Amino acid sequence: MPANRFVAIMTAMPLLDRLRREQRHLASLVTEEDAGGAAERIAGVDVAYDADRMYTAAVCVDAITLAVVEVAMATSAVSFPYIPTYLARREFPGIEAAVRRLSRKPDVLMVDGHGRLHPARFGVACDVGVRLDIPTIGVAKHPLAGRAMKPSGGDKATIPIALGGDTRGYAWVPPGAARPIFVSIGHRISLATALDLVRRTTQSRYPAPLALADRASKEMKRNEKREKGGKR
DNA sequence: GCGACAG
DNA sequence: ATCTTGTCGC
Repeated sequence: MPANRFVAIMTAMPLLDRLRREQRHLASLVTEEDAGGAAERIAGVDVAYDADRMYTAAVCVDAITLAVVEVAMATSAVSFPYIPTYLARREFPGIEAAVRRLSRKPDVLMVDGHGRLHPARFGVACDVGVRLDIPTIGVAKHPLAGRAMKPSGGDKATIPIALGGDTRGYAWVPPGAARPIFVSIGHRISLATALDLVRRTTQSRYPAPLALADRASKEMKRNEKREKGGKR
């Protein structure tokens, strides 16, 4: 069955109607203002999958040197399928577990996925930010919603993305990169600060906290698979 | 109304 | 996201 057909069926379910209403409600609780004070510790969280198991890694780095400060991980069972615009329903449990294991809350958390650049203005980054009450930034590799505008300043690498009449995010092409990454507000941060922090922590194509979390989650998956194989 | 759709 | 060979380019 084609994925889009599956989505069509799921979209008609009462459960998703309820989840959509919940998203719209929680979206009204998102704060688009900076908490105040420069971020000293920035963390990134990402998830890797192996069938019905999910491996989540949260990596905290020093905002200036980008040196790793702490790594926390969590493994759990997948409890919801991937359905576009409902990503949080699938990833939140693992993300919460990993982030709570950090000995100290990061000043800002980068989440792999969109924030306000979402149909209900409540992507996974907003979901994580509101539920855990921490500043978050949404960073995605592919677009989901919104329309690309013309670069405003002289910066051709930063394209504003409009959604519902407002600039809700940016498509930014990192130096040397061929494709852009999409940045939007998650919670308790301004769009300007979100973009600034992403720029300042990006070395290659993705912000260091997320690049490290991606590597750590995949590494954890490999190790667990090797252990399983060894027990057989 | 139709199509597209983060990870 | 994950699967997965060959192939292009530094």
